[in-house]
Amino acid sequence: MSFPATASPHASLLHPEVGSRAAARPRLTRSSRCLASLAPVPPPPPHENANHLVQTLCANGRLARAAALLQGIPAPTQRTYESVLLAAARAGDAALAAAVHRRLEADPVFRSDPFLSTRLIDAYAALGELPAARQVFDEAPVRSIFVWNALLKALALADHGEEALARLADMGRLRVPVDSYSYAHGLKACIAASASHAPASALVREIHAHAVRRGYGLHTHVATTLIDCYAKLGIVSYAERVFATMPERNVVSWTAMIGCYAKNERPGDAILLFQEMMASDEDLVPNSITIVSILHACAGVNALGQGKLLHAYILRRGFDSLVSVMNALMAMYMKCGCLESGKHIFNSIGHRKDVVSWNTLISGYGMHGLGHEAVQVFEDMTHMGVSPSIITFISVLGACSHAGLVDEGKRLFESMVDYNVRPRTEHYACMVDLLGRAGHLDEAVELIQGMHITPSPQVWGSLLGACRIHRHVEYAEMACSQLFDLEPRNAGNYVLLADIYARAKLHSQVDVLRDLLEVHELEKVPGRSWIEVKKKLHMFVSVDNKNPQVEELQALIGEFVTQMKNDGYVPDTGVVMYDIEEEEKEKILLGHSEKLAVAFGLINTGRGEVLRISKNLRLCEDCHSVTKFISKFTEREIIVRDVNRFHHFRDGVCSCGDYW
DNA sequence: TTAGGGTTAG
Repeated sequence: MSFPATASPHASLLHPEVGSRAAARPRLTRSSRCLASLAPVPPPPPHENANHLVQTLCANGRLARAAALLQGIPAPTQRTYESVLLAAARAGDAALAAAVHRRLEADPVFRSDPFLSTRLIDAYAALGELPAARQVFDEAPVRSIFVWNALLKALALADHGEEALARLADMGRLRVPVDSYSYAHGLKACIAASASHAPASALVREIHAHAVRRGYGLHTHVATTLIDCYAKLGIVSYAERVFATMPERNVVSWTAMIGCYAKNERPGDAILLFQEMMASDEDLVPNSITIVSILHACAGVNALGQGKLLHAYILRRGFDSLVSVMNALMAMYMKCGCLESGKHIFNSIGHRKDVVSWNTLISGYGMHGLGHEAVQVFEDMTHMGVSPSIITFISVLGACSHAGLVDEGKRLFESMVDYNVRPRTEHYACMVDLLGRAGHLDEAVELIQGMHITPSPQVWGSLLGACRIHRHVEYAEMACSQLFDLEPRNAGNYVLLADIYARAKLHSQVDVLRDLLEVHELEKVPGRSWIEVKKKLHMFVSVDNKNPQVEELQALIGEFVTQMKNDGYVPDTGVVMYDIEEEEKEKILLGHSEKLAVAFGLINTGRGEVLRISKNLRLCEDCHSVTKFISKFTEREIIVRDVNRFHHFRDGVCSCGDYW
């Protein structure tokens, strides 16, 4: 639209400098202000023009041209330097950042500017150039708090926890006032510290104590970061304490605490806290991250009813436009046993699917023992040009393992190199599991011995698990000789080996292991099972003498067992490690949490209703046999998700085909 | 100028 400036009745307002007297200027009306913005602006001097051009080129991603121009400008502005640095970081162009650095050093106006030192450190950090970021800091003539904080952030990003802590200490010594940003970065650095000599928890506690001394312990951002740190370290009680003492909480802090429970295998508490948040007077509205976390928690305890309520909320609030939310929703349905609903969500995402969506579908099929379908989804994904990730291969190899697809798994493992995904220990663990479960133990051991990287505890753990299935004492001892070194406090390894010895009738060795457990005060992770009845979640713990309902539930299971014994069933007491009478062992078996959850479901639901149970450990053989029987005897469909996969019991048969 | 929470696997 062209504008006839001279014909305007407000001509004198458009060019006030041409008007009569500034003091007599009438007040601008709304329409005249609009007109003023359209007025021609005098051309800027040439150097301003050049600065503007560089900034525009950066915004449009034309970095080579911007870089060339920057070198020739006589007086770049602060804004121009900033634009090029941000663009270099965005484009992953370290050479460009270095070029700006050199230009800046030759600039007498800005070479001491702390703002640009901050931006330079940020850019180098984002580009993974920690030495260069350090150099900028070391040579910075003026170190404002922003420059210090940028360095801490750079160190955190590069997993240099101890160095970040040392810098924080420097700040104290040099009397640089530490602020909330410094603490937040310092805390993150501790968690990310992989090469650190000190345990991350000690570092976090040190910074925590420091923050408290300086009066920052209750600052919202610092406290939220603390909650997340303790969550990642698995120290839930500390996170709870921080959360409880926060004077001000917002969604982010509630979400961090919910996430803490979800991450630390306390999904039930995550859901309770979410309900508390919704009921609180603080006018808190869950956002997409809260929803994703809580969906994850629902999946963890099979809380399908809660999950469906969230689904409705997602649709009502328009969160279905976010792929991350839909991925979490899909995962929730599939982990709660509703494969069809999960597939429906997957399809509804349409062209917005990302690699996580595909991975979720693949692992969903895997969990349900549908290996061929999982492999097919993998093929579809790659045909559509989606690059498989590290997790894609873990998922699809896991699916092959659950379904016993040895040749398919081997083919996929070998194809990883074609997709530029280098096999990691996780993939080897999947392969050892796949080969081992299928009884190819020699091949599994050969694979471990030929690994180009050090086998992780998961790799040896897969071998040990396979040895338990196939009763192979020698390889089990080989795996444990490594595992006892690598994970001396993991009671599960001792228990598995004891089980293998017990079944091989090597009782003296069982005694040795039991003593070891006692001496080192190691405890088995108690078995827990969850069942949702009428949208309320119920948890059962194995061998729970405190719950008054347990006796009634055990009695019911006992009746089924009596029936089964008539058909020749013998309780599988091999899983009970205690040195007690056979009868006592049978009683312990009756108290397994999964059986209690089944009995509770039978009593409290209507005839024909499907029972959905989840469990924190692998299903034991005895529970598997008993559940098969109950499904037939009571004509009930029972879906149990153990730590690895689904077992779909119907009419006395399990979908895993007794292969798990 | 800067900062805090999330999804897929084993």
